[in-house]
Amino acid sequence: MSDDTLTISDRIQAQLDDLTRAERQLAHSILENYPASGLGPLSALAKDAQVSVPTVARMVQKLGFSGYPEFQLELREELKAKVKNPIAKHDTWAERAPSEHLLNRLTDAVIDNIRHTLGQIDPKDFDAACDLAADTSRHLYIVGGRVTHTLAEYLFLHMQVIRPKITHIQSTSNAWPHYLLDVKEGDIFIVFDMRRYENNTLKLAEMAHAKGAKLILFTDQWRSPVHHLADISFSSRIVIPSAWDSAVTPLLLLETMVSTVQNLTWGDTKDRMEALEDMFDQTKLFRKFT
Amino acid sequence: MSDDTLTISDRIQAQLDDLTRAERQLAHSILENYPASGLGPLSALAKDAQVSVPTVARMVQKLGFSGYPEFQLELREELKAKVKNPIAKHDTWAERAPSEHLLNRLTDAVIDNIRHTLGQIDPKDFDAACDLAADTSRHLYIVGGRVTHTLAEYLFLHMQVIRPKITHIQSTSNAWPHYLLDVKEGDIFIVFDMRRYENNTLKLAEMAHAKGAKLILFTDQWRSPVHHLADISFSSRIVIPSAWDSAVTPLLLLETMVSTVQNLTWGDTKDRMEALEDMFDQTKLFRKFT
DNA sequence: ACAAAGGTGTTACATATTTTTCAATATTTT
DNA sequence: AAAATATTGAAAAATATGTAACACCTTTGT
Repeated sequence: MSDDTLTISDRIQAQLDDLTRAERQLAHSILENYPASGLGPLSALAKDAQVSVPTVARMVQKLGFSGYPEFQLELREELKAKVKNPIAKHDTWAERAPSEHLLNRLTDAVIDNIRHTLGQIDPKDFDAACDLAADTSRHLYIVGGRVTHTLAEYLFLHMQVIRPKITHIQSTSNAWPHYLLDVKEGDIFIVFDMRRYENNTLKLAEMAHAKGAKLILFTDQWRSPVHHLADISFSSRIVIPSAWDSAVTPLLLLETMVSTVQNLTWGDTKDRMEALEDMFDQTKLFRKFT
Repeated sequence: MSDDTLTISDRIQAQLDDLTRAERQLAHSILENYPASGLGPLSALAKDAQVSVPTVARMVQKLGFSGYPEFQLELREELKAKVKNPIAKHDTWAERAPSEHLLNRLTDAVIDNIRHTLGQIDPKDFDAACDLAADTSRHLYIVGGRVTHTLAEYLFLHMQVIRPKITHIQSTSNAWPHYLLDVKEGDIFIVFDMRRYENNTLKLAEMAHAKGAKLILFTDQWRSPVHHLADISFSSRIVIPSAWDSAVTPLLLLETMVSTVQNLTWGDTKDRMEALEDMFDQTKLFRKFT
């Protein structure tokens, strides 16, 4: 590296606030696949970032270079140094932290969990579950427990936009028996139950099962007792080097399910989403996204 | 990437015997600090290898490229691909599903998001944020928006066990101004704001800031406007091939923070956790974990 | 609502870079 | 050893690239 140990990536990030809209857009494009994109011709970079050519020229000057060639020169120097440096065997995620840092250790564990979990999932099951969740002729109930209700609600919030006839039940609430009154045969329950498994959730699942509802279960690798009642279950690995379990893998499955269901019901969803957009615009809850 | 998986470096070494004296000299110069030297101007490379300019042009054509620019283009593509694969290359995640299956595509994107995000995080910032969150002399407020309140609550549920003096505020609720009455200088706000950024969250952050509270922000790569007020911010990449954004990366950061804070306050947490266990056992809410 | 300032993009120009041409030198073959 | 062939480098031509000046648009403050 050159005189100072600051990489160009660092400098861009540090200055990110002093940059204008187009320049920020460009900055993200440079960081997107760093440093490769900065090593091409200026015009290619500009096109890639969808900004004009002079914007690129101006920004590199703002970063303290006399011009684009000098900017590229330093990028190449950086690259040389990185390749040469034996430490730069970046098998570490947070590159600036030692590999023993929790950021790296937990990320390792989480990736490992994802790999294990996905490796054991049968895509047929997954697709079948998504088909069920996309079926608007059935009412969809989403059930979570003490901790897992956050996952349940995350799923609920998205599904709410995608389809009608949907209810979020918290198994720890006293009110859940009331919800079961209306359950009809063929309705769907998406149940979350991770250790420590909750009695309420099990009872709720039993009653739903008795009423002829289909059960889709998200659980952990040891499987909640609800598993015996479930039509389809997904078990995620959730252990990380922490006193707590990780919800990352189940969340990934959820997001994939949301995306899949969305694709299955695109015709209807589109209208629903546009309607929602309008409502948000009217309530001025949100800032315009620029 | 090109059709064949051969890198330029491989191709050069394979052809090394068919090259002439000057070309071999040049080849070694390219391989010397690969790929940086090949990414500069042709003339610089020629001078560096002490060969003439046309020699470079000729050899590049011998390698099968139409010209020097095309050669550089492929070098950059190679670099992009290399940077992208720190772990687990082409093995698909859900092995039983084709690589185009959403399970695999979304997982790829999520892993990529994690890598990008972690790579840009300064561990000093992260540790500083954890230190703040572990400081029980300050009250800790956790603030989420319409969707992000699920993340906020996830954090809250865990922190609640780890430390006292903690409050979860939903910025979309009408009640939030009341919470601010009790805020004292030095109190901590952990704020979640992802696109679309919410006006309420911004206002809440402004008021908290005005009261002298410390702000820790979890946002996306484009950064919520709250960023300007925040003492520490973490920007996660959240884009996935879906109509929705991914919360996986921020969740990973959260879990790491929980674990870190837990370690920092272990002496106290231990007692709190045991007390909690007792309470759970008494209420019989949970099944024994076997 | 208007004016001023700052930001952005289009065009044109100067410069740098690559390619081609051609002559000189080295290498191989007979 | 001489001729033929292949290799190399210098210089010129062609192309691509970066920079500067100008004009339009958007935003900000009065």
